[in-house]
Amino acid sequence: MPFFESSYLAKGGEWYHIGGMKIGKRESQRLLKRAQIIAIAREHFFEKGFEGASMSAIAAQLGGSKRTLWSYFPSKEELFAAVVEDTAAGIRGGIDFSAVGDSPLDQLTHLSRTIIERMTAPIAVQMFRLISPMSERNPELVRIFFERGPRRTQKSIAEYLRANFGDLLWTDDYWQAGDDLVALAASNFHFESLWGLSNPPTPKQKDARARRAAILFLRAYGRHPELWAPIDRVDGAKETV
Amino acid sequence: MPFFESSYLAKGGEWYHIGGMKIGKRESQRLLKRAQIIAIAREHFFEKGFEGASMSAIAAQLGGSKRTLWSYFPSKEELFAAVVEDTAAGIRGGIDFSAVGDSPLDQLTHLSRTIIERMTAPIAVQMFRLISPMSERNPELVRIFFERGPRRTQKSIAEYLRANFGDLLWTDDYWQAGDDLVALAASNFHFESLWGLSNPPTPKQKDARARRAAILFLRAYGRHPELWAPIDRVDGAKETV
DNA sequence: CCTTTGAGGTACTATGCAGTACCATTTAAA
DNA sequence: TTTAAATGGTACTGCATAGTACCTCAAAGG
Repeated sequence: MPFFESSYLAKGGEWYHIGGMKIGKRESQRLLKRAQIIAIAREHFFEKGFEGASMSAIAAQLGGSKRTLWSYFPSKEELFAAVVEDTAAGIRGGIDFSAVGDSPLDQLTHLSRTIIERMTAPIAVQMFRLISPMSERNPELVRIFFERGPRRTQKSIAEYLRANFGDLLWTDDYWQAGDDLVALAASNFHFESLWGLSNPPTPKQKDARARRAAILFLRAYGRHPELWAPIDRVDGAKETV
Repeated sequence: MPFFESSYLAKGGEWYHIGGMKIGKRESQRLLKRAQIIAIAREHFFEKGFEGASMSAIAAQLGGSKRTLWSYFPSKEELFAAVVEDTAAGIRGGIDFSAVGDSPLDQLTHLSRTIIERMTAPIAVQMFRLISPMSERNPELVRIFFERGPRRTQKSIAEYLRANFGDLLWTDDYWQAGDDLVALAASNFHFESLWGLSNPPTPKQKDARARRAAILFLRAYGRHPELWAPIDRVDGAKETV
C-alpha cells in the first residue's frame, strides 16, 4: 500500500494499530469513541430498556453534542444493535473448561460451575432482560445475539463433552446432553437472578449446585455403574436402601 | 343486610352475583368493563411492552373516552399491575397431573408433557417477555407475578412428587427434584420459544422431549435399578454395552 | 319520578422524545 | 501551511405521550 507508506514516511512514524493493521490516528480515535459510546449506551439500555433509554441522555453523558452521537450511529436501532453485538461477543469470550486430569465427576463439576458463573453474571442477566422483549419488535437482533453468544457456548460444551466424555455416556447427541447439563446446573438460579427473586447465590451455593448437577448428569447419562457418584453425600439424600 | 333486602324487594328481583355475593347492576357492569380493559391492555402490553404500549391507544380500542379508562385505573402502572396479576392467576389455573395408575415412567412423562405445554404456551411466553425487563423498574411486581404464577406450579409439582414418588427417589428435597424435572423438560424449548428462534415444537416433538426428560429424571433420581428405563430406545442412544 | 353516578366526546396541557440545522472551532491529514 | 473532516453548542422541528378539564347524555338507584 504505497499510499500508507508514503504517509508514514512523511509524518515520521506516528501510527496506530488494530489487529495488525496500521490505521491513521483519526480512525483510531473514532474506534475508541465508538467503544466509549457503546459502553455508555449499554448502561442506559440495561437500566431503562430500549424504549426507556433516551438518545439525548446518552449524548449528554457522552459529553459532546448530539450531532456527534448521530455521526456514529444513525439511529437508536443501530446503536442498540451495536450494543447487542458487542455484549454478546463479550459474553462468549474467555471460556475455559480445561480441568483435564481429574475424575469425570470433578471435570463435570468444574464445567457446571463455569456454566453457573456465566449465567448468573450481571452482564448476562441484564442482557437476558434486555433481549427478551425484542422478539416481537426485532427478531433478527435476537437471532444475532443468540448466534454470537449462547450458541457458541452451547457449541463449546458439546465439543467438550464429545472430546472428554465420548465413551462414558450412552448418547451420541452431545448438544442435547450439553443442554441438559446446562439446564441442571442453571435451572432455578437462572430465574432467580433474571427476576431478582433472591440475593445472588454465594460461591458456596454455586459449588454445591455445580456438584449436584454433575452427579445428576452422570447418573442420568453415565454408561457404566462405576460412574454413578454416591448419592449419600448429596444434600437431601435419604439413607441408602 | 336489610339495605340490600329492601332494595331487592323494591326492584323486583334484578340482581347480579359474584362469588355468592349479591351486587348491584352498576357494580356488575363495572367489573365486566374492568375485565374488558385488562384484556385489551394485555394485548397492547404483550405486543409493545410497557413503555411501547400507549394508554391513548388502549382507550381508543376500548371505544369510550380516556376519562373512562382513567376512572378504572388511575395510572399506567396500576393498569399494568392489574394485567400482571390477572395473567399470573390465569397461568397457574387448571393444573391436572392426574395420571395415576400408570407406571412411574408414564406418570413422569405425562407430568413433563404438561410442564412443556405450559411453558411454551403463547401466554406464558409473552408474559416472560413482558415481565423480565421489569426487575429493575418494579421488582415488587415481578415478585407478585412469580408468587401467583410459577411459584404455585412449582409447589404443585413438588407435592405431586412427594405424594406419588416418595419411596422411589433417593432425595427428600421434592422442590429441588421438581425444579430439575422442569429444567430437563423445558430447557431449550424455553429459550427457543422465548427468543423465537425456531418454529414452536410440534406435539410429536413435545412428546419425545417429555419422555426423554422422564427417563433422564428417573435415572438421575431413581432409587432402585428397576426404575431405570431402557436407554436403547431413546434417540441418540448408542448400542448397549 | 327525581337524583346521583358513570360514561362519551373533544379539546387541551405539559412533557419528553428522536432527529435536524447551522455555525463556530478544533484537529488530523496532505 | 493549507484543507477537509470531525466535533461542540445550542436552538429547533415534529411528533407522540400521560394525564386533565369540561360539558353533555344515559342510566341506575332510591
